[in-house]
Amino acid sequence: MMGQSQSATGMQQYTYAHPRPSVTVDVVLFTFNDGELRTLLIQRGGPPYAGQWALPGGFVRMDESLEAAAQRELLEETGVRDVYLEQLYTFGDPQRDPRGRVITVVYFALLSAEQAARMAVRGGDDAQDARWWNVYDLPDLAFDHRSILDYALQRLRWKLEWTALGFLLLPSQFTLSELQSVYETVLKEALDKRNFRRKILAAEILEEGGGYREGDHRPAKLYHFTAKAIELEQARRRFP
Amino acid sequence: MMGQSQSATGMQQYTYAHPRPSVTVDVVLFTFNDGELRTLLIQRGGPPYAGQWALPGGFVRMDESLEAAAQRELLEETGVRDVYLEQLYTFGDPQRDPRGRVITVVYFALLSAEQAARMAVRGGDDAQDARWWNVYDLPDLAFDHRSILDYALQRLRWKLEWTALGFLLLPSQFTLSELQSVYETVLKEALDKRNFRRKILAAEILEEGGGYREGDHRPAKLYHFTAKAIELEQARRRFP
DNA sequence: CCAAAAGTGTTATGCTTACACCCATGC
DNA sequence: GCATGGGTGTAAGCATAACACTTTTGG
Repeated sequence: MMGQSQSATGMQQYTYAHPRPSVTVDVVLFTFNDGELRTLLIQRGGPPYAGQWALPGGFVRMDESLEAAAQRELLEETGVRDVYLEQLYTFGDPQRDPRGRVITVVYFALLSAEQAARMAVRGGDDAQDARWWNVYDLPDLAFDHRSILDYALQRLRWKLEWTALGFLLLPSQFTLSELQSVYETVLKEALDKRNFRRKILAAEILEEGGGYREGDHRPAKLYHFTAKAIELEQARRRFP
Repeated sequence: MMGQSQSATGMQQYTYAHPRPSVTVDVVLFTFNDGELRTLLIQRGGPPYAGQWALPGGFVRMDESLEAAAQRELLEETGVRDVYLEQLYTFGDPQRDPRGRVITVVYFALLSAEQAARMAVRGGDDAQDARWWNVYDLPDLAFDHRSILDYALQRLRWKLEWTALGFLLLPSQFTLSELQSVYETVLKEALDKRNFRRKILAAEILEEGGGYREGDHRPAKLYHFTAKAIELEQARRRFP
């Protein structure tokens, strides 16, 4: 079914009886900073789409699971680990990559502000540069990455509409106004302050941290989410 | 990046600089009949797992999209077309197939009773036999297909919990009691008849067909779903 | 006339929404 | 003392849940 050989040049070759697609994982990273919902893009160094921006990602190795590949790419390209990660969708249009058939399994990651800040954003193999972009003000993207990002944004909306997982995009300590701002930015609608607070607190996933956010005005109570918040929110049986 | 050659035997060979996984699509089909929720399985003809039951599926061709591959497999293995189909999840554990690395993109199909009955269930290439199974009374399954099926069933529950798409599992004309029975079987809980009827009718996706289901007792009104029912239900923004 | 499934309304409860004012701080 | 964002309660409307009896048919 498969052969593996050394060619005259010493290069390994992999031979199969049937053609096979390449399989990659791409990761859509979201975080929230300075009142903006942001996503991480890398600038491509070589063709195709040289100089254009694209989602971080790479090839799946033969001995790693898809989720492990996503985690590895994340670590390699950004230095970040331990993020909230879930499978988003698999895109496999035959024309989506001009180099040939490439099927990509896309993951979806929510990063706290600290994780996003701590990131060593390094230009990797074929990456020239990397930076965070406001999702509502994006450059042209390589491949079909624009529609992937749109789909991810839709999923993020669904998630926030039916769970309280928005806190994953904030620093570990945050105020309720900051959390509300996440929801308003993502959902693109204004929310009632009192109703928002009542609802979030009723979910019983937040605790007061004791501290206050000092600022220009009246200090705001800091909250953090409880250990069981994530499973609790997922168990509320909104979609995966 | 890739080579394609004829070997001495005339067999085509495909050679790549890096190893590549195989990619398959599998399809979980659901329908409802005789008061049972059923799924279609095929019996494997050869190893591995010879004689065991498995999900219908096969390799993705190089020139077809993933959804097209799912549709083609469905047509080839069951003769069914025009079904409600959505991508479920991609499973890629390196150990899931003893023959090597196989990543499978799984689709999820809901068939009307007519589609299920009309099916020419034929033993295909490596398929010995095919039949419908009660999802609550399954044989041992090949590969990781048991956990795939469990996941699909979970998704079906979510769908029915938040949409009225249950009618897709019934014949084109059905009674409200039959529809309620679908929901009760899938969700594994008894529902209140009056509340169920009110809720379903309030969704405005069903119309009276004019006819009646004659039976042992009082005849029941037949309903069918309207053309816009599917998009309407999906637009209610429950998950994809 | 009896068995079996079809069909039908009302009430109580909880959740969601709408809405306006005082409070604490920095400058 | 004023500008700014932080913080709080209540009433109305709406959807959900609980609940029992009458109707129609076949045998």
